[in-house]
Amino acid sequence: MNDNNSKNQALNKPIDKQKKVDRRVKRTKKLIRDSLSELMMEKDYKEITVKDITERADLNRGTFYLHYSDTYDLLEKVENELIDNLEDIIDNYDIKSKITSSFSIIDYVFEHFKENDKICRALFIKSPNNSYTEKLIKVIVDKGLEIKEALKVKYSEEELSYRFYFIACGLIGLIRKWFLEKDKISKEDFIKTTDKILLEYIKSI
Amino acid sequence: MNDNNSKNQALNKPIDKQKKVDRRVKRTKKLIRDSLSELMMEKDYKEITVKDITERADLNRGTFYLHYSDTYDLLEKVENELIDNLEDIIDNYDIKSKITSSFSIIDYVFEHFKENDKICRALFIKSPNNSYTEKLIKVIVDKGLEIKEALKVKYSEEELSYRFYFIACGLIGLIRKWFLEKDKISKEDFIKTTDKILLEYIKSI
DNA sequence: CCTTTTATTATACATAGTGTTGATTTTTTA
DNA sequence: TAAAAAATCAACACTATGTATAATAAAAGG
Repeated sequence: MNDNNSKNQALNKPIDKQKKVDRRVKRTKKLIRDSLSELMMEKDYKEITVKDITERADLNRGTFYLHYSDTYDLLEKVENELIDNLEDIIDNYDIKSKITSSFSIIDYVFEHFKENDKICRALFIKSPNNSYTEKLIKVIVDKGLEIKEALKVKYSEEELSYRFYFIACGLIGLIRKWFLEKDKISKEDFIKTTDKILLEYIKSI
Repeated sequence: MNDNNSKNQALNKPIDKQKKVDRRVKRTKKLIRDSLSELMMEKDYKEITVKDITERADLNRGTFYLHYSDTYDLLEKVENELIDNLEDIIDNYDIKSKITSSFSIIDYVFEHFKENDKICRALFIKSPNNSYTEKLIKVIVDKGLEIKEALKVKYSEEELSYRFYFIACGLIGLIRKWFLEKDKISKEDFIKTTDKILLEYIKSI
């Protein structure tokens, strides 16, 4: 919440106290994260151990605990980074003009997936307690509400938020379904169908 | 899949080999299940151990393994029983007439929750990998497709299934949201709002 | 009611993962 | 190049897992 704007992190901290991250830390975190991505493609999250992660990353098991308290802590931090990335993508588009013509939020979500393919796919499908999905939904709802006035709808903020929540869950559900059976339909066809559904709904609001 | 019709289980097995379930087994399974419900209200599923469950149920730890291979096996079996219960509820209503006037599937889902309050609530909110939610969605989509012709819509089966999936995810998402912040809005108000949203969408199909 | 069958208990066991610690080595920073 | 920081290594106590066996308790079925 207070560490968005990850691209201008200078704004968040006192200028003089800008922590330069040690190369080794960067390397270690990247190795752990990559290792996690791979493992999540191979087995259920609950079966992944710290030993699994560090062995594959060729790190000492103890090193893991220098950065994360356990595998769930790791997952949460990775998820939060990804959500920051999605918010950056959305903020870098002219969202107001686009979203009114069609609910093109779907494009941003796909852009986000494209930029973080492996880990996103894994998290999206397998994140425990659905935490990643929940965060995605929150971003969509919030960004929708931000352009409330541009939509010129008749509903109160509360009523509108229910509708956005409904749309967001439906959309994320469809994308998730598509991920699970990706061989059956091309991305283009999927987007076409989904856009149509969303449009129909947006019109009905 | 092949053990639906749980109310007429005589049909599934040879008549002569009808296994009467030992009282002790029934008791043990109920104790385990109740214990699980309680624990899931208190902490994350991943933190619940076999020892936790059996201690609270006042059973020997080994007894657990006579019935379930691990906690995830337990969860899956409980989920499947619940889904059977939901399907029974839906089948016992005159679904075709009801669903065409309004998408009253929401009533069935609530009925289902009412009948299995504690465990449903826990599973719904915390089931890992979202498996319970996914099963709920599948039931809604399947039941929707069953009355396809009654709806007299213009879409092909495939297109319709996408729309039902969208609705199901949206609906389940809303209910889930309501569960998480239940103090804020009464059940009646929630149903009223949700019904309105669903109706708007159904009309647009 | 009595016998047979079955479920549960008690106990022990090997295995594996967890999270922490302290001393040592390696790498980076400045 | 010296100081600081990070990663390694080995060891630790602890806890949960899943299995196995003999003993006990309870239910089923005649």
